[in-house]
Amino acid sequence: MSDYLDRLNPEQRASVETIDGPLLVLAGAGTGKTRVLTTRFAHILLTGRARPHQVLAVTFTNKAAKEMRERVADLLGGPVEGLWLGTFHALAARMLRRHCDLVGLKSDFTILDADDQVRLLKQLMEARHLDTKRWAPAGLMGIIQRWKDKGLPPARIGAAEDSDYADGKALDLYRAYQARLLELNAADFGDLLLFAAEILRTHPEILASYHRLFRYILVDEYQDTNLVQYYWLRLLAQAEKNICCVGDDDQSIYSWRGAEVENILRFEKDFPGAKLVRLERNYRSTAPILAAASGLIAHNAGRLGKTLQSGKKDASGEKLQVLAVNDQDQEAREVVERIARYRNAGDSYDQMVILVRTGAQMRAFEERLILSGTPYRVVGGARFYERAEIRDALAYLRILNQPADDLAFERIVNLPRRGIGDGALQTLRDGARGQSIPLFLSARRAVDAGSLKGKARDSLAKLLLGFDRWRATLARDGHVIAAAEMLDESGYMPMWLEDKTPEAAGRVDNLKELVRAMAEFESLGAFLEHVALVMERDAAEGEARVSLMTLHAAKGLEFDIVFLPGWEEGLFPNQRAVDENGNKGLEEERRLAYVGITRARKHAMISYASTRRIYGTMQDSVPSQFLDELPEDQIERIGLPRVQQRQPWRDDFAWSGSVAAVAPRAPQARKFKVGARVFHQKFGMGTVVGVDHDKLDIAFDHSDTKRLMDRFVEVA
DNA sequence: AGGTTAGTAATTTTT
DNA sequence: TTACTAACCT
Repeated sequence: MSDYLDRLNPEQRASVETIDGPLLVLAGAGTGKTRVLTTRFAHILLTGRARPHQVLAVTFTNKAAKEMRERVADLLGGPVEGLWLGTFHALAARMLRRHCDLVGLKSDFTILDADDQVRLLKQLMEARHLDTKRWAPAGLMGIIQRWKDKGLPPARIGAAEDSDYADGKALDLYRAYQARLLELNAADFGDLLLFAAEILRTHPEILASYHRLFRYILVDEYQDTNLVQYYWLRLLAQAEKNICCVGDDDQSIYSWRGAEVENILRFEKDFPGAKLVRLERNYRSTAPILAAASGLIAHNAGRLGKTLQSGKKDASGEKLQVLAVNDQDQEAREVVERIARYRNAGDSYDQMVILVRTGAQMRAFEERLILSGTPYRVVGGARFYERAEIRDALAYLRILNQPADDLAFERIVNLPRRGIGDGALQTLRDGARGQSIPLFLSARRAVDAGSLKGKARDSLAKLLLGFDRWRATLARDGHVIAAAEMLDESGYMPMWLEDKTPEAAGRVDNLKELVRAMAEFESLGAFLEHVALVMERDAAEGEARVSLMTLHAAKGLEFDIVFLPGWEEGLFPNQRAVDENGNKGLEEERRLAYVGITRARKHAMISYASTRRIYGTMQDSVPSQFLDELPEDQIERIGLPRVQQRQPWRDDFAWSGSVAAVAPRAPQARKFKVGARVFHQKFGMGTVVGVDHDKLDIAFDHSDTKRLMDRFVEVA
């Protein structure tokens, strides 16, 4: 009965058996965090302390939720129904659908994705005649998201939180954006949490009903929670206080998405009497890898403090290699050569990964991998449901589900080309705004009233008739048949079938896959909900491949062999992260480095180049300060060009000795003042006429005044 | 209405 | 370097 407890080490066991009251489990990388969470869940059920639906279990990713669900099922001997187990967003959406009338939404509200959000906001900005080149809609969207991350609806934003972005119109646009979402019966990701928390905050009787329901709360990756998620949890936990949060402050790498490490650092204050357990026995990596990672992360201040110990019987292993190369092409060549060597020695490609700081680094590796015929996969990047053809097809489906979905309507009304251009669309928009009706209805009236003519009228009439027909098919034959019929008759699928470009065939396959996937859902609404919240792509199994991904995407994964290229000042730690957030930014970069190293089970190789091509121009680079922070006795420096030639075109920098042995520090913090003379690669000499954080307004001698990032110019 | 070209800027992205 | 967008021709 309790043999599942015997498989745990003492700390893990304490984490599982400390059931009542608040508990924080600080789980270092590779210390069995998921095992603790799932065992604790099962333990609560098996000891009869709660029924399955009385436990709230929250994760960040669908993948983590899925894994927890499966492992709990394993422990219990079969799948369990009625669990409140899912991502923050999925669980908040589930709550919100129950109480949506309280915030002015209907229960079939649409969940917008990032692309829809920005398009909508851009429309609102254009309606206010804001220059969307100067004020990027995506930038303003970021500000709105941060507000939502903090649990602030427009009404609760005071002067302290307000932004001067977009000529001080940010708050006004936030208000307009929220109003427009309600008109569209839509919510964005941030709203799910924001509204869920607001409802709990302002309706004590609803909050009390959840207090009666949830006896235990489990939270994964607590270091990544933002403020609104924290409020939501705290409200739900304030009655029973049986909340268990698992996390690792050293792996907090999403502050730029609104995550607040402070949430985990503050846990014991928030929940008086909280117990704390540290999981420090690592079962993943060799001793040198652990020692190197620990040595690096020790340079961060303000940690809860944790030292990874090896929990493996034989943790001996080789030192981390630190490779110096001349440029990114050589770096890619060296890495891919080593991949081949490991493979020849019997390692599987599946167990090798290249972890980069930025997407731009991937190209060099991809080229080299292709050239050498090494199978690889890029993890992350464009997901299935983010592909253009899938989003187009989904727009059709959304209109079928909810004709008032104006964003979807705009996306596909002229796709494939139907001769409905900007002029015709503007007529429809004017009609919709004038009569306060959705675009779809406005289109119908425009056709009937003859306010459009010619080709636009004819093809729009045909499209509207089509939707009537497809809706009838939906009612009669179900969503799968209706979808197939719609994609075909609307001309969307034929458009790709006739397309002769190389990627068209893949798009057709994706569309077929989409229709196939719909069969697993009861209704069109259920399918669309899944797509909005559970944007997971089925991991294509099959041939073993090397993985290529960003460091962020690697969190939670592990590999035998890990390559960590691009450890250069400016790139990693990333200049922008440091510019924007100072020492906090630098510490987050260091945590990212820590995450990278701790992904490795057996081998890790870090590399850096003395020259790198950035935006087409060659730039000298300096080894990352993180290299100096690695314990020297745990690393082996290889491949160094003993004497680095002094670059003749850079007089201001003299190499002292070998690149690898002496790591020069990064220069000066960038400080520009109004009036400073600066040089830009492309625009030449200019004078600074305005400073806004890291952005400078520069009057160029031979061009206009432009707004540029300060790191693209240098002091003249 | 739609394809072409020139200008411009440039992290990370769990949901 | 590339990717994206807005202005520009047909």
